[in-house]
Order: sequence, then C-alpha cells, then structure tokens
Amino acid sequence: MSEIPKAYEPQAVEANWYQFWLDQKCFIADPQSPKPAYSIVIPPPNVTGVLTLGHVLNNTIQDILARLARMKGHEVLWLPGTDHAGIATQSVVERTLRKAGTIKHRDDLGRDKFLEKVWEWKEKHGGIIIQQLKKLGCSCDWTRERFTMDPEYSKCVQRVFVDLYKKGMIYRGKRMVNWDPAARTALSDEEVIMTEEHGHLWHFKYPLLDAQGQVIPNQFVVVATTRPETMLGDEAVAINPGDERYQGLIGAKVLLPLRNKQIPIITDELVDPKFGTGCVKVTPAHDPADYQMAQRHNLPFTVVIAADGSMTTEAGDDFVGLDRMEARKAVVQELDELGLLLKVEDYLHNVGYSERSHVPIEPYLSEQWFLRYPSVPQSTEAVEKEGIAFHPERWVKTYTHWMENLKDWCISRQLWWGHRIPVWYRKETGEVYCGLDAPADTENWDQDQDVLDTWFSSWLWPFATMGWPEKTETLKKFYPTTDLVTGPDIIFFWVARMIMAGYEFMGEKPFSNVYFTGIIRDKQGRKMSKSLGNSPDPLDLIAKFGADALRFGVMRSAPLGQDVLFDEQQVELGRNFCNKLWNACRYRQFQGGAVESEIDPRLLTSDDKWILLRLDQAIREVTDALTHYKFNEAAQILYRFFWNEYCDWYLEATKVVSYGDNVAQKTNTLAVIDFVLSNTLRLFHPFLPFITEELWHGLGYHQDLPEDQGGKTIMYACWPKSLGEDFIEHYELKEADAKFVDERNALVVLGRDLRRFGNIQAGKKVKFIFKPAVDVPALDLAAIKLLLNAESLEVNSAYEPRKGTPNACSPLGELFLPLEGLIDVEAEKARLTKEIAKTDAEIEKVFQKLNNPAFVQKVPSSVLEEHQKRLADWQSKREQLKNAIL
RNA sequence: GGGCGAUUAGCGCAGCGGUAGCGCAGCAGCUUUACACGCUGUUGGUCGGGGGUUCGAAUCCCUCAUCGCCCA
Repeated sequence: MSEIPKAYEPQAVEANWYQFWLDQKCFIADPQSPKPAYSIVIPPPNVTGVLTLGHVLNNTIQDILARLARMKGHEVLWLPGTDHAGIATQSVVERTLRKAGTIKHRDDLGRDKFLEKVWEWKEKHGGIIIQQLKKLGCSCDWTRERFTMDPEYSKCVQRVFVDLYKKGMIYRGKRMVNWDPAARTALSDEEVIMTEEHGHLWHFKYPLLDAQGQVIPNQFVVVATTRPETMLGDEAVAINPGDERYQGLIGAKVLLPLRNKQIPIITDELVDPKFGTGCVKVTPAHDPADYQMAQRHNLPFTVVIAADGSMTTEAGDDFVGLDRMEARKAVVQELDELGLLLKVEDYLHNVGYSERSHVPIEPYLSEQWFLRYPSVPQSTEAVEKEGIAFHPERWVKTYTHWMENLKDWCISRQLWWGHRIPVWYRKETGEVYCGLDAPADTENWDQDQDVLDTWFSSWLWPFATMGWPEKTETLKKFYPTTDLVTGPDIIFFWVARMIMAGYEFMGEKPFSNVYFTGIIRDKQGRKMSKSLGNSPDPLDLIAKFGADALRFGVMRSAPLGQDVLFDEQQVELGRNFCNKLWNACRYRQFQGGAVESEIDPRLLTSDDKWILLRLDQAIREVTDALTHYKFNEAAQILYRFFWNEYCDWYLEATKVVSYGDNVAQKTNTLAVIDFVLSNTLRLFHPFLPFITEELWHGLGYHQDLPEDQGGKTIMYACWPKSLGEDFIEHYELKEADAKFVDERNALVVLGRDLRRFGNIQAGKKVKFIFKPAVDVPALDLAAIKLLLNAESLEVNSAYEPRKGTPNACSPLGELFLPLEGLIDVEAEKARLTKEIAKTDAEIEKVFQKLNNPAFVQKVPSSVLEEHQKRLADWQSKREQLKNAIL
C-alpha cells in the first residue's frame, strides 16, 4: 500500500489475493490435522450452468461459514463440485446439435456417439461456474473437486443401486408415471410442478345402449372432462356406488362416440359425485385415478397418446399423428358436429408441468424402476429430535410431512446422459442380472437402456465425494459434515434423500445443520428468471463493484429464511462501504508511527474507552449473530459499528489528539486505532475476504504474528474474542465512560442543530459558550469544539445568556450559540415553541401513566423509577427551554 | 381443502410485553486537509382491520382481510 489510491479499486486486488491463497494452499483441508474438523459439501451446481444471484447468496454464506471456522481454529473442508444434470445437459446438447444441423434427433448419432458429444460439451462449457465461484472468493478445496460422473463417483452410484436391489428396495414394474413428452422420459413426483390454470370443463353425451346393444334414441349419459382427447381411450363410465341419481344405470352400457365401441357403466368409490355430473369417463391408460379403477374392474388399457405426445393408431384414423393439444380441438369439434357436445364451462384446475421442459405432464403407462426409500424412520426422527437442526426451524414440518407420506421414487430416466442402470437381461430367457460388472458372457446379455435420475447420484454427495466405500482419512475426519447450505425448494429432492442415504450407507447423518436460504427476487418481488430478463449477471456486478461489495450487499439484505429482494443499489452500498473501510485505513496510514504499539491505560481518553467498549459489543454481537446463522444481522452490526461509531465519532474525535502536540498521547491513540482496526478487519474478513486481506498487509498487522495465525494471511488470524474481564479491568473501561461519551456526542448533535437554526454555513466557524453541569475533561471539551467545527468553546459556569440566545440542554450542561443580531428571532421562537410542545406531549404521556394507581402499584420498581426519572428529565428540559424563550 | 410465512415511515427491513428504530430514497446545506463511493442536519408511522388478556400490546391470544410459498 505504498501509493494508496483515494478510491478502492477491487479488480486487481481481488485477482492477486485469490491467486496468493491458491499458491499458498490456504484452502486445502488436511485430514491429519489435530484441529477440530469443520466441513461443508457444496450443493453441486449443474456442470454446464452459469453463476446466478442464487448461487452468490448460497456460496457467500458457505464461504462466510468456512472462513469463520478457519479463524476459530478449525480444520476446514469445503468440498466443491458439480453434477451432470441429466435432462438439462442432454437437451442443451441435443438442441445445439440440431441447430447446427448436425442431427435431426439424437437417434441419428446413436448412444455412444451422442455421449461423446455430451462429454465434449462438458469439457468445453463445464467448469465455467467453478471459475465464477473463484471470482466470488469461495475458499473451496479445489484439489478435491468432484463431478457426479467421475469414474469413482459413478461406481458409488452403481454400488448403491446394486445394494438396494439386493435388499429388495428397488424393483421394476409397469406403472403409470409422470411422463415428459418433450424430453421423452419419466419424471419423479417431485419434478412435476402443479400450476393453477383457467381451463374448460367439456360436457359430452355418450349414447345409452339397451340390453341388445342398440342405441336408445335420445338417451344419454353425460360425462364431464378437462381432457377431451383422452376420451378416445375410454373403457368405461363410472359412478359412485352411493349416487342415488344413477342407480338405474348400473350394469348398462354406453356407446363411446368417435370410436363406436361399447363400454360398461361401473361403480367405484373413487368417483366424486360432486364433480361434473357425477358420471366420469374412465381412461385407464391416461389418468392415475382411472388407472386404479381399471385395475379393480379389469378394464383394458388402451393407449391413445404416444411417448412423444402424439395420438396413436388406437385413437383412430381421424386423429392418429395429431399432437395431443390438436387432438383435443379435433375431438371437441367432431363431437360438436355429432350434437354430442352438451356444454363447455370455464374451469379452474391444477395442471402438472415438467420442471425441466415446461410442457404439461402426461400420465403414461410404462416399465420403470422404483425405489422404496430406505432408513425412513431414522431419518424422520433425526430431524424431529434435533440430531439434524434446520435453520429456520419451521422447515421441519414440511420435511416431516413429506417423510410421512412417501411414495416410491421413480428412479429410471429414458435418457442417455447419466448413470446407466447396472442391470442386464439375458437375450434368450429374459433372466435379470444386477451387478457392478457386466456378466462375463456379455454378448448374451442386453443392458437396461435407462439411466438413473440425477438425484439418485447426488443423494450420495456427502460421502461419495470423500472416497466411500473406502474408510478414507477424509471420511473419518470430515464426515458427518457440519453445515449444509441450500434452498428450501430442494428439501425433498436432495436434503431428505441425502439424510436417508447417510443413514443407510454410512450409518450416520450426513450433516448436523441445514441452513435454508431465501429465494432471490427482484425488487418488485418477482423470481429471477431468464425470460423476464430481471436476473443480473453476478460477473457484471463483480466487474463493476467488486466481489466484496456484491457479497456484502447481498448478505446485508438476506434475513434468515426470508426471500431476498435484490436491488443493484445494495451492491453499490457494499462498494461504498468497502471504500469507507479503505479510506479509514488510509487515514491511519497517514498518521505513520509504529504499528500496534502497547496501549497505556493511563493515557486512554474517554473516546478511547468508548470505542473499545463499542468494539467489545460489536465482537459479541457479531459472533452471536453468526453462531445463529443471522448473516444479515451480523453485516448490519458491522456496518453500524464501523461507519456510525468508529468513523463518524471515534475517528473524528481522535483528530484532537492527532492534530495536537502531545506525542505520548498521540502514540497511545494510534495504538488504540491499530487495536480496533486489526480486530475490525478480522471481523469483516468472512464477509469481505479480499479488501481485508489487502488492508491487513497494507497496515502491517501481519508483521508480528506467527505464520499460521495471521502472519501469512488474515484467513488464519484468530477470530476476535470479547475483550474479557481482565482486559476491561486493566484498561479501566467503565460503562459510565461510555455513557459520558454518548451524552457528550448527543450534546454535539444539539449544538450542530443550533448552527442550522442560526443559519450558519457548514464551513463557517463560530463561537460557542458551554455552561457545564458536571466536570468535563479538557480533551472532551476540545473534542466538542472540534466536532462542532467551532471557532472557540468558552467554558463559563456563570454565563447569563441574554434572553433568546439559542441554547441546547443536556445532562452535561448547556450549550449556547450567542449570535447577537444575527439570528432570526421569530424562527428561533418558533423552534423553541415546537420543542416545548414536544416536551409537553412527552410529559403528558409519562404523567398519565404515573397517575394511574394500578400502574404505580403493580409495576416493577425499576420500571417505576425509570418513569419517574423520565418525567424529571423532560420537566427540567422544558424548564430550560422556557427560560430561553423570549 | 391442509400447512407455512408475510403485513411497522415512499421502498427494503429490525424490534417480539415497558419512551416506535435502522438503511436507502426524499428535503436543506456543505470542495471541513481519510472518504462527494463523502460530511452535517432533517421531514415522514393511530406498527393490515376488529376483538380480547394486561397497570401497560407493534410485541401474547382469538378472528377477519390481503399477498406469497408448499402440499393435496
């Protein structure tokens, strides 16, 4: 910091220090270390993803926790990595190849060639997000970076599949699953987003048949549906057995229009008599409820919608090949033309959409693999009984509710990019083999075509990244991990499943605490999204304001468990704060002198004692806030302490000494400044890693420290401790001193106010007269004068002001601004009148309370005394104001 | 339909039983020798509505309303 720029320029500073930390291997976790372990595994972002503000929030929190733990003397492992994001990555690559004209469909390339292309894509675009995390300052142990498709990791996934298969927890079956017709794969229940939609309810007339199967003229059964296109696959009409209205219809048959097929009328408890007419059409192959009914009634499963969402030949010549949405229109039109469309109603209902492709989900009958969740009771209990703590706690309910209503997890995906299911079928016999290795006579077997859900690999993340199933040193040292930081939107997808996997395969929970972040929204409260264009690029923000500024801005406005309304102004505020810190330290540099010399208790000014006590308070409050994951609170305490207390008051007050000629006093004040700044930088380090490192070295605070305790980097400096009784006793820090400075400063504010009412320009120096009520030390009088920017401060206990001299009252005494002839008498009078009215109102409020016998009787004595004192204070203030008025 | 959360100054939030606060914005004035990414001062609120408990309620209880999220 030889030539200190006036404004902080983060770009070069950040790049340099990050490289320094990497070179010095500061982020590397040593399993052999005797220090207590602290560990976090990163929620792996998609390998081809780019950094979003959500990542900034999430990873800044993790970095704060990791850096704090290091400073507190822990051996820290923050384990980074990415996941392969099956559907997302595969569809991006396929789309790109299609756009480039290379292929029309991935089938044109075939599985192996296509996968080569995906790997190429991964090598080219993968890892961008890792570089971005480095820009943000993340202190991950990059030597341990993992990817869910790494060979060792893949082995873990297969091992787990085989194990669960052998335990009978995994099975294959033909079921109705959530089908994504765009991606052409099954999805789990969690990947379906229910969206409320304004749709229609179509009422169709199905002609009633007599015993001979002949149409009875003008007799119909009316069914209502939101999905007309499925009627082509109807196999029955169902009514509730208790429905009085339709008892006569039981056992009869209707003619299915358009298909001219006879279908029975059945009864089933599942039918809601209040829905539509109470008669519902039953489409066994395209509706989950109808599927159940069909099984009970042995109905055929006629598939009319194919895997790609188009109509099959079963749908009939008029419809085959049409998209399901086109078919809907066509069916309605044809039924209308036949006079079988009774009416159309507006209808509000929930439609399931694919989380990935954003197309409506199709219930689809297919062969899939399912998992019965393992270690469920243990996992449920762990969270309820605080083996694992959630922050904020309210998510426990959501978790428990889900755990108590588990349905088997559909884990197979009809994709190519992912972990292929380790199951082979013998060509001749169909015999099933499940194992880690392919059967010896591979040529006689076909491997299952499907891959596993990406979450089926990431649920192993906390231990598969640490070398499981070997009992590695890393696992011994760092498992279970300490904290997990993630969004509540993946509580089921990931958090719950990791807990189950932890207990099932490690016999132990995967983490002790889960911190759920909020969701980043724009300042109008909308979610960040690409289509809205309201999602700023964090890299742009870093380039403009610096990574520290971005971190601080985001953290300052991210309360525990609440959504974060993002506004670029917050980052600007962070930038301004860094600049303030920079300049306050720059000011210290100007003072020169020895760095961090001994503080002499005898030379401490009231301001010194005041700032030391405030520092002590800040240390305690920040430490406490961070312990409870209240990051925004910690950021705000730091902001207040440094800006409003250190800079606004302390640093200004020290100028009395700094510009004075008492050398010993000057040296002592510098020692206090150094003490406060070195503590402050350390308190800020987890939030602002770069600038604090720069200033730590720039001010020379690293000089006398051991290498591993701040000598090399502030990263390993000790986290500030509360000053402690010995310190406070040694330096005679008394609350009374602090209170005295508070009152003195309050008097200064009143004095500045007088200047304003006297219409005195901010730069102009004027004379003040002070009539003390208590002893005020000379240094404090000098401070008052300086802080008031006064020409002089005359101390006069016998001062008799002329009526109308502007004055300010405080417990320390009265301050006068004698401005004969200069003041606006009327304005001053108005001001005093307003002041008196204010005191009157306050007096009245307290008076009322004290006049209430019940109050005086029942209130604790401390409260009563406080009220009485308050009354006296207001009354004396009122008296002084009365005296001043003309 | 069930659950969770929010509702306090123009905006974002803190306070969670004893004098309603912070930041930003707004307004007024300042090239005061660390900082205009700054300094000084300052205007804004019957704490969503209604009941109750209490000497005392933004704070505890009940109820209603609005908004948001999750699960059916």
